[in-house]
Amino acid sequence: MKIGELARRSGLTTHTIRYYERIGLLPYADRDRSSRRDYDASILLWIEFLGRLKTTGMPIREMLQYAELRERGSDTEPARRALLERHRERVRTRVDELNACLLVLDTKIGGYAEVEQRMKDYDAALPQRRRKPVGARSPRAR
Amino acid sequence: MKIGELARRSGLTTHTIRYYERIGLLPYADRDRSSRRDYDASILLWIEFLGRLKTTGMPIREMLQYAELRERGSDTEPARRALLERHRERVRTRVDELNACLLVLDTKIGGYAEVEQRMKDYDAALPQRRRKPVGARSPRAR
DNA sequence: TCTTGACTTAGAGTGCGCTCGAACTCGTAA
DNA sequence: TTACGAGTTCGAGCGCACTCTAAGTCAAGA
Repeated sequence: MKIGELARRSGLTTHTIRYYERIGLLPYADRDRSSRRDYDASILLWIEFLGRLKTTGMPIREMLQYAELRERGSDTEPARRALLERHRERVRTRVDELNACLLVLDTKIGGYAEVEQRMKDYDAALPQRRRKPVGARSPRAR
Repeated sequence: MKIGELARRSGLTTHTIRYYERIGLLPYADRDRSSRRDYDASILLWIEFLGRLKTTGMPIREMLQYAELRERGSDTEPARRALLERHRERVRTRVDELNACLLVLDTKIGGYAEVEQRMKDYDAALPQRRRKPVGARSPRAR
């Protein structure tokens, strides 16, 4: 598989693939006789996993640590496990944080909704007045 | 309240507070007669809310939109509500994404745990051998 | 009066993660 | 044979969100 196809299949750009190779996130790819990168399909699994780490906010420098442990063989599995466990803990914390913020957001949005509701009630309670055009408001001091 | 105290109480640095004012995220602060910023405690609530937006990954340019709507008065409340609702949706999506990644992470970690368990079982099944020091492994082809 | 330290401004610098450009090389199809 | 498109390397540039520096001002305490 050439870099273009890998790009299509992985969702990365060719620029990013070369960049990842340069910094060591992707292993140095074999080249064909005209020195073009030629990939094995298995690289897709690795890229996909990197994508998950990225999605969960792992900085590249840490993905790099993981990649290096991987390159060093199965002796490093406990270290890799530890790294992923630390990361998982951070992600869990992050999820909790986001959920807490969602509650605040709900409250805030609820507040705006109430105001809008009171305005609608007010308009409805004055059926003899001409209904205001949507969006129009009385002038109001700042 | 001077900028130093606000920094202490808000968790931002004075640098960041000035930066936020410069870009319009914080309102232009009143200055005392020697042109030092003098804050009202109410600014803390705003900073706290900005913090939530930031925590949930809202880019500054969007916080800026919200801040500008706010400055323009209560006519903009429906727009602010809409902005927050869009954001809430994105945050929910993000939480789902993170939870999905957590599952994958669990699987991966589970895989490493299994390998470690098999190694422990292997050691335990050979009671006549001297127990290996923790961390030691047989040499293994790469 | 002198010193200290918290403040002021404008603007430069930083770290991250890409993203792009320039100049070049190949292999293939018209 | 020539033109095209996909690839190559190296290095510069970018957007974001700060973060820091330099040079100066000012008020209060020793």
